[in-house]
Amino acid sequence: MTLPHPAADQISLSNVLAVLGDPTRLAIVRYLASKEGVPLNCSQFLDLGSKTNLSYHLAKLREAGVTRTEVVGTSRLITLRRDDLDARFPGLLDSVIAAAVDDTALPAVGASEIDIRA
Amino acid sequence: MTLPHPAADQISLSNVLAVLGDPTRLAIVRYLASKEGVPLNCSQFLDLGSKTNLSYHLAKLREAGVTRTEVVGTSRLITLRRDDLDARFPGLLDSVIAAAVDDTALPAVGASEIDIRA
DNA sequence: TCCTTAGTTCAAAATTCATTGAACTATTGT
DNA sequence: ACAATAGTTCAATGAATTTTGAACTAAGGA
Repeated sequence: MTLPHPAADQISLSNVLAVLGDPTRLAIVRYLASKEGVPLNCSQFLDLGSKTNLSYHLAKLREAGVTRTEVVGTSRLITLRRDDLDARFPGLLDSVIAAAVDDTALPAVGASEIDIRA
Repeated sequence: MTLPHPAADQISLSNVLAVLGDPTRLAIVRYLASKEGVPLNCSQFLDLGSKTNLSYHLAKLREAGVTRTEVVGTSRLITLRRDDLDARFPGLLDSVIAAAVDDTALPAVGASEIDIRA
């Protein structure tokens, strides 16, 4: 079972920008970038919204071609679609991620973690 | 008389992306970039929409910090706010413009021009 | 002064978007 | 087979966005 993804040449610039223009989705992308190489499942983003709401935002990211979602058993492994984005819009993803990294206004994943050393 | 612009450090990444995520506004930015250095007034964008509609989109761009609008007599001279954007989000504007340049799906300014040599 | 040009503001309508809870599917473990 | 887990789908709601036309302001030229 595989989920629908746009072909690389169907990825639209304005759609990508629009999708990244939402703080929750930008925070998702930032977190994906911070763990690049490690596929993440939906529940790792629960700090950013309800399960239902994340399902919505993750679908938007996938449909815009920003992420790839692989179905593995009962979970979905989500990765940045860096190869295709870099080929199509060189430098865009990197500059967005670099800017997002030091954006304190963005919601953060793991914000509710407790420092065990406290 | 001057119009309200956000301070450079108030320019928000997700807001800039959201604003650029609209095809009309992206086309405006692409055209501004193609004439960079030359300040344009609103009427030069009339190919992209009605006067009222352009006023709306140009205000969005200005309020997001993407453009600067200078009031000169009865017209507004619009320029890309490249200095501040580059300082705040290095590489972002360039990669967006580069991608927009060869985006055939975007509406074009000057699309209705007649080739006099025909 | 009067007319024109450039652009804004306003209110209304149409659309799209984000968020929620309840119900659902599908897979895994016991 | 049963229960639990992971995530989706649906319908509803509210909020934000886009678009339009009519009325407006302000500056410039005749």
